[in-house]
Amino acid sequence: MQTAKDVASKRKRQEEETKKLVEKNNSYTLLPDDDYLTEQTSKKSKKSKKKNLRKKESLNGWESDTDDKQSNEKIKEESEDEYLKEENEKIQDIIERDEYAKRLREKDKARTKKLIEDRSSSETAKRRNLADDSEARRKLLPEIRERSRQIYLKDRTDKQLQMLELGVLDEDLLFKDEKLSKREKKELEMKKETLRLTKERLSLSGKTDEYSMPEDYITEKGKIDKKRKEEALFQRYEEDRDPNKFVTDQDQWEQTQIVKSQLKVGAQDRIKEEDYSYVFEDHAIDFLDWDWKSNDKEDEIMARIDEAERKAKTIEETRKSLPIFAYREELLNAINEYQTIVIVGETGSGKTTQLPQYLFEAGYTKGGKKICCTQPRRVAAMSVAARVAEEMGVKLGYEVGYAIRFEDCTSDKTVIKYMTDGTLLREFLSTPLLGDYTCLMIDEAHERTLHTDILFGLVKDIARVRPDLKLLISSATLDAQKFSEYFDNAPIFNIPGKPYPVQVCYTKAPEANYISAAITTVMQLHISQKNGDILVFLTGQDEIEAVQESLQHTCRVLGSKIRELMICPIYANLPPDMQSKIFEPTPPGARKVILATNIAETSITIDGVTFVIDPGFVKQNVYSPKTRMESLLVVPCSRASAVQRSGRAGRVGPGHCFRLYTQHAFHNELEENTVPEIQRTNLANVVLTLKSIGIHDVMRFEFMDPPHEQALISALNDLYALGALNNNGELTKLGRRMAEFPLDPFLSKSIIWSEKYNCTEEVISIISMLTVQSSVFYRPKDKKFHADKARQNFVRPGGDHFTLLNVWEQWVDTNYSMNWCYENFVVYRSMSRARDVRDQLVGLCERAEVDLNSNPNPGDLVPVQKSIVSGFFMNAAKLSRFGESYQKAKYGEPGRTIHIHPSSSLFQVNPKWVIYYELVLTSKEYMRQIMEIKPEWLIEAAPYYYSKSELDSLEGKKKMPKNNQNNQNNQNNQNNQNN
DNA sequence: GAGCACTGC
Repeated sequence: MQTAKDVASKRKRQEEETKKLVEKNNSYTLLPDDDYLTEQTSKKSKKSKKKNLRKKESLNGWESDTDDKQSNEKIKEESEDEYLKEENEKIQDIIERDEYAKRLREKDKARTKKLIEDRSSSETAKRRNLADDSEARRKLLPEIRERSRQIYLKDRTDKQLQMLELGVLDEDLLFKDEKLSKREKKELEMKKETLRLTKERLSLSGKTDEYSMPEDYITEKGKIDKKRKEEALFQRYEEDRDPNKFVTDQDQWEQTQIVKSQLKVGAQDRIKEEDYSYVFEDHAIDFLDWDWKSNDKEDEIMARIDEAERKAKTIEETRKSLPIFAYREELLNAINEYQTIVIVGETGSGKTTQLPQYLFEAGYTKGGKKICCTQPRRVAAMSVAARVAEEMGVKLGYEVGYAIRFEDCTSDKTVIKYMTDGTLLREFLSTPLLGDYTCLMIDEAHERTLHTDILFGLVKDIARVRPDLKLLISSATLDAQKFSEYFDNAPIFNIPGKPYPVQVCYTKAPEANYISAAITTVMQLHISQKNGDILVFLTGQDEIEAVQESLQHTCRVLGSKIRELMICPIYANLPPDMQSKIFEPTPPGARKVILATNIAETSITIDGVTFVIDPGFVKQNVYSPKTRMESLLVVPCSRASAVQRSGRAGRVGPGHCFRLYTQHAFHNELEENTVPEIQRTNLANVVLTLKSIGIHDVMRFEFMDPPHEQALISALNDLYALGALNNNGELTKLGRRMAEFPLDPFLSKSIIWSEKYNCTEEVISIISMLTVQSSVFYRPKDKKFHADKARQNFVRPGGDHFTLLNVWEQWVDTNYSMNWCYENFVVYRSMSRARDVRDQLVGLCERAEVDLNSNPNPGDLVPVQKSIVSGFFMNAAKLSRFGESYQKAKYGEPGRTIHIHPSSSLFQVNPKWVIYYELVLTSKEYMRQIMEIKPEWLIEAAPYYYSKSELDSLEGKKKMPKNNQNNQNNQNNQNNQNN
């Protein structure tokens, strides 16, 4: 593999050579820099080379067979001309590409680091801008007027109401003894009535029938509003028992059932509590080494006291009390001696917060250099940075900062920088050697996220050219040896943590139904154990809702005979206020049961959990490069994952974990580790990123666990078909521009081509909405009808893309209103996210030199449709003869039967030709986000991919010649040169 | 007439 530096210098040399070549204009030698250009990246490029050779061979053969030398010469000349033309175009593209790269570098240089100065609140900044910008002032004026008018009106209402109230009081007081005339009496009554009605109306507002999500503590920019968050966290959740509330039949029926179940007739009342504790005895699940009667939990209380004491310590004392502190000198010595070390430490050992500080104290940031620490999650990067800033006594964003997508909270003073792994990956694009950093710490390496895995390869590579760079790979125990081997036997450093012991219990026999087994175990625990919350791992929203219902039902049946059970569901799509319920303290005497997805395995930690119930399953997304289809399947989780889950029971004291499978199954049926993400995802974007960083031979990139060859080849094929790579597997100018966007290559190509059709504004709106597509429409169980109706109102002809565009445009027209979202069953959080994505894309368009144009004739859908087709032409499908299902045109497995997802606006509309955004396997093979197209557009977008005869034969017009079937492999990649 | 685990750029 070549280093970025090599590539850069080679590129420069090559640039000069190509210029010379163009001047010569008719040489057969491609480019003199042989090892750069002949480096073959894909089988595809090999094939195309071979194809050229074969052409020549056959020409020669023909020559010897016939005497018609003249025509032979002519053909030869023609083919040579064509060959020359192709080569020239390729050279031209390479020149353009390099010029573009140069411009980008200049842009990067010009982009000065943010200065700390302008960190004042946005309000003051706005005001300051207003002071010296009359244009902005004029623009903002109507908004300000509108707001002040609203404030005025509200004030007036309040005042009038007050007056009215005082008036009524006065009259009551002053004239209570006097006899009033009939008219006077009536007047007073009317006043009283008005007052009552007004008050009632005011108290009603905010309790309307439409659903409303309580305040999100994450502000529009993704920042956490501390005050609002505290409110959300510490507010006790109360169910709204307003009798006026919208109630479904189901709710009413349930209410009556509850009342009925509480009715006690005759002697029933005499049943004593103990009798109930045996209810589950018959169906109790047997666990090894566990007796349901044992329930002493005194040490847990001691542990809580410990915890409280720890919290009371000062920052300095806390830092010194962390397990890592004892190893400070040893660690620094090791880092000094070795370039790479692997650090193993349990959570709570303090490695994430302390190590960067130690490095800082040891002087690794002298000369304006930085220390970088990556995290797999945004929240982690933000909160750890805040913690470290506090410990160092500096303001967040100054010496200690963080960088995540949409938010760069660093400055030129920053020396310790926390960031998400994806952000560091993007930094490789502009500075391939990461010259600003002296130390890189890759934290939570054991999670093996897609980005972490790519970082491993890149970081290992640049460490060879930068002996001064220190690498710290930090992980939980499991994989340490593997990491060490990968990094050329780097030393392993162990930091013991102090987790509490967790007793693990297996079932004696396999459980047929893990859902009911989980429910039974929860109730058993609730009845037999004194204290401690319960955490249950389930696979998805459906299961969580089912278990929740069942538990509620059981509790109702048992009524007051058992203690209160507080049931808290948690999954990523749950509205934020419902999520915060899990952090509320458990009321005395009650017990909390948390029903969680995998989110509780890594992303969220809940204190107070002493019992974990693990059925041993996960829902996992798997991508098949062969069929180009994703499927979301429930599979057994890995041993590593099971260990991680059980660890969640020992955070505040000794705990217990109940695995709903046998010990034998644990050792023999579960995989050791979860398959790393890189082996089960579409790699098109990964390959594009690597290519643009300068990693030419992706097939030989040092992945820790290499993805399947087929997956890489498919990705290369897709990029080639899109025109991002040329015959030699090199990045084209189009490819280089595409890499600027943090999007799937299909999407970035659509953006770049939309410039040609003058509709970039519309296309980036659609694409921003597509990135949040799955969660735009809110559909609560009990208001399906209303939600579907609201959704139906957004439907526009042309397909789902235009429906999404319509939602976006209407939302913009309401000035990004939150209320509008609530009224229309649209998820505000998703819309804000789409807005963030869109803002970022607008910025990147400028960088990638894409002009932002708006469709001059909004009624004309064709330009937008053609832009989308330019990126998604591979995802075309044609209505089958019987008009029920569709057939794939070409991509993946041509002719395969697929269906329109029932949530699509084109469901049962069945246009003849469609393209889809994604293909997912659930109960059937469904296309999601579908747009109507004309087959001619496919040829227009990719003439080298589709032939007229091919499409005709799909239409049933002509029979397809047999030898055309595989012409995907001999396509002529003309479109590269057009961009 | 069907369902979307979790991240991240």
